[in-house]
This record gives sequence, structure tokens and C-alpha cells, in this order.
Amino acid sequence: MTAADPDRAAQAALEALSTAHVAQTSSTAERVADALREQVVEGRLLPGVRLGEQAFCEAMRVSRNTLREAFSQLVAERILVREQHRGVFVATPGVADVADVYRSRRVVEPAAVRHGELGRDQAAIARVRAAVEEGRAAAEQGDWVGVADANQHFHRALVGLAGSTRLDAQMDLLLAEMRLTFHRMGTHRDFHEPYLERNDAVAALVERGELEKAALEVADYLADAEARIVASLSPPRP
Amino acid sequence: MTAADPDRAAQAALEALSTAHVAQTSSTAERVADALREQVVEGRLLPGVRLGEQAFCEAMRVSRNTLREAFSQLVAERILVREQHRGVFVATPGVADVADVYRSRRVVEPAAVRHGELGRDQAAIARVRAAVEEGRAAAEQGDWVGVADANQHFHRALVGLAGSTRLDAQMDLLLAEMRLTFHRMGTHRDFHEPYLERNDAVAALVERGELEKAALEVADYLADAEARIVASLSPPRP
DNA sequence: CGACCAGGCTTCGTTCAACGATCCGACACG
DNA sequence: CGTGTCGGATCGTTGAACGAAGCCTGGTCG
Repeated sequence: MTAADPDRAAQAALEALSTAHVAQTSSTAERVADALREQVVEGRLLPGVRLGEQAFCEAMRVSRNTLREAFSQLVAERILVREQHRGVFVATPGVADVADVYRSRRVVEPAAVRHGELGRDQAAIARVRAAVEEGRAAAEQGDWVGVADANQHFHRALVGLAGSTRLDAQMDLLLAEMRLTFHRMGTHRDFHEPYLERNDAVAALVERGELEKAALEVADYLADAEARIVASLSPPRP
Repeated sequence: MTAADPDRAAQAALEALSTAHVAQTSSTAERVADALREQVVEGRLLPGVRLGEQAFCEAMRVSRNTLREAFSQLVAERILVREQHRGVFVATPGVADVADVYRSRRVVEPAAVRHGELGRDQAAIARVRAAVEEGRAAAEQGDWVGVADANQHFHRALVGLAGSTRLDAQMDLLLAEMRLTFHRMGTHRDFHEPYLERNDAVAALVERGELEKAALEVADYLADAEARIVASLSPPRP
């Protein structure tokens, strides 16, 4: 790509820039929201905790209004819940929420897999495989939180096979919500370890282009996971 | 249900109230967001229009901060877009956006149909049929905007077959975005009329429990609709 | 004559201080 | 023991203010 045809080059560059939005990182509210989201998904802010406005806007050195804007965004993502005149709290998904999330996932994930038409998008398939390997590596080091992360990356990669930005965003929301549930369930090893090989199996099917089989396997996989989560969530209900 | 056993009745009432959250309608920001959203989907605020903060907060008799909170919510819904230091605008989805939305819909809608397991939820099926009839009635009166509305209700009802709140919410977002592109396309009759009978056919298949056929029909339906939208959107690109 | 640069004006982003409304907890009362 | 009342604390909303960034205008220069 030399400067053989400057006009065409400029045109191409313009298009590229118009699609890949310039990294306008700013907006304090957005950065605050990112920070809070990270605290929540990392488990430093546990479900049910109250987030007082005054305390947090002092701690993060931002105005109360800006903080509230960040709160609104996270409420829209279902990571926080707002109760009238009481404050915002880290969401505590109940069994009904888990059921709804999995009903959604059982629709989206197998369909996304089935829809990755004959491995048209090689990069997306590579991301599935990468997530599997990430999980294996974490397991070998006994890093069970890492395994849990890899598991989430795996499912995000599955949805990525459909190649839709909006579907990816929706999946990120669902996964963030699941993470809240995991934090209520305690140790991650018992739950996530068994899925290492199932992930591998699904990835292999996808790579071989046996998408229908892969989709069925994913559906079964999700039904199993939901059952185990509900089981581990129902008894220890205070 | 007499007062034969007041304690049991009270207990039942308590459970009902605990599940069905009290209707906390308020929050000015939310009401402002609702009002703006309505203006946009009704087509009174056309794509590309700028929404100056000062003008709107005066018109709606709310503070600028409150208005901004409403804006943030609508930006998250992709109904508005925010440009740094320039203001918020009604979104103008391009062909890339339409393609992405349809990629998402082609995954979700057929899968939701396939997933409504053997008409377990009779009410959801009834809503599909109701949307078909709504469209037919509107067409008979020459109300083509009504036909467009009914069409959206039809697709929302299809996703409703899956029975997931979160999926329904996601679908509402996608449909709102589609409405924006419809407003760019002008007259609705040419576009929506042909789908009246296809909707009917899909509803009939669903009612008869032939979900697999219905899903395939929906997939084909969506591919066709996307092609027609792209065709009608590409040429008149100023 | 057209291009470029500087200035002013407008609007957005963010903060601050304040007021009512509402909820929570404690205390007193029957 | 249950009920009602009274602060105290927090949220919801407002209005005004300041800096920063964009747009428009007008003038200058090649």
C-alpha cells in the first residue's frame, strides 16, 4: 500500500476511522462506571452491598451528579439495582433471575453456534479455541478463578461466532450477571472444573464444522449448568 | 374465596406482593426518558436531529442534570448517540447497523420460536395470533403505520415464546432501532404489507406446534426483509 | 479570489450548594 | 407487645457556576 493513489487511500482511511470509532476514552462518568463495574465483577464489592452516594463520590473524587450518572448506567446493565430513596445496591440475582438468564442463554448460545456458517469467520473460531486453552492453563496452575474467567470467555466466544456486535454486548451483560451469582456460591473449583473438557469437545466440533452437534452439546451443557447452580443456590437460602 | 382462613389468605397475599414488586413508577428522569423515547419512535423526532440540552430542559420543565440522566439512558438504548462536546442526536442507523441488527435477529428469533417447547405457554402463542389480527385490522382500514406497529408486535411476540424477560428487553431495543431506519425509508405500506400473510403463516405453524418449520420460515423471512431494507437504504444515500 | 488563522459565541462536561421528600431507627405510649 | 411519633440520614431534583471544546465569523495573507 504505497501512496500510488492518495485519494483512494484517504477514502479507505476515512471509512476505517468511521467504523472503528476514535478512542474517545473520556467522559468521567464512563470511567467511574468502568471502575465500579470492575470492583463488582472482581468480587471486591459483594452482592447486596449498599453504595452510598456521599461515601463513593468522596472516595472517587467526583461529583455526586457524575457518580449518579455512572450508577444509572450500571443499573441499566443489571449490575446494580436502585431502590427509591434508599440507594443503589450490588444486585443479588435470585433463582428466578438465574432461570431467566439461562432461558436466554439456551436460546442465544446454541443458535449462535449453529449460525456460524461453516466456519466463515476463522478468527472467531480461534477465539473459542483460545478460551479453551486459557482454561486449561489456569487449571494446571490451580488458578480456579482464572478457570472461571476462561469459562466466561469461552461462552462469549461462542456467541461471537454469530458475528453481531449487539449480540456480543447482550452476552456480556448476561455473563456479568452470572458472575454475581458465582460470587454468592463461594468456591469456584467444584463448579467450573467439570466444564473444561466439555468446552474442549464443543470447540473441537466447531472446528470440524459439525455445528449442529456443537449446538446440541451446548444446549445440554447449559441445562446441566443451570441445574447445578439452582441446586447450589436453593438450600443455603437464609 | 371467603374469609374462612384469614391467616392463610394473608400469607398468600404476602407472597404475591413479595414477587410482584410494588409499582414504583416515579423518578423524573425515567419519565423524561419515556417521553423522549416516545417522541422518537413515533417519528416526531427524526433521525439526525440534534437535541440541545438547554432547549429541551426548558421545554420539559426539568433541570439540565435530570435531562442528562434521561439522555444517558437513551444513549444506552442506542436510540440517541452522544458526540463529545457537540450534543446528543437521534441515532441514524446505517447499513452496517441494519446488518448487525438482522444478524442478531436471525439468531434470536428463530431460536426463540424453536424453543417455545410444544406450546407450553398458551398465552404467548395467543399474543402472536393477536399481533397478526392487529395487522390485518389495520390493513383493512388503510392504516399502514398501524400495520408497521403490528409487525413489530408480532416479532416481539415471537421472541416472547422463549419466555425470558431479558430476551424480551433485548428485542425491544432491536425493534426500537429498526423503527429509526423505517423512519428514514419513508412510506411504510410498500415495505410492511407483504408480510401480513407471512405472519399469518408463521402463526399458524406455531399454533400447530410445527416449531421447526416455523423457525425456518422466520429465518427466511428475516433474510428477505433485510435484503429489502438494505436495497431501499443504499441508493438514496446523499 | 481562495485559503488560512484568530477571535468570540455557544454548548457541553463537571462541580457545588441547597431544598424538599422519603426512609430508617429509636423512643414513648396505650 | 404492637402502634404511633419524632429526629437523622440519605436520596431526588434543582439552579447556578466555571472551564473546556466546538462552531461561526471576520479578517489577513498568499
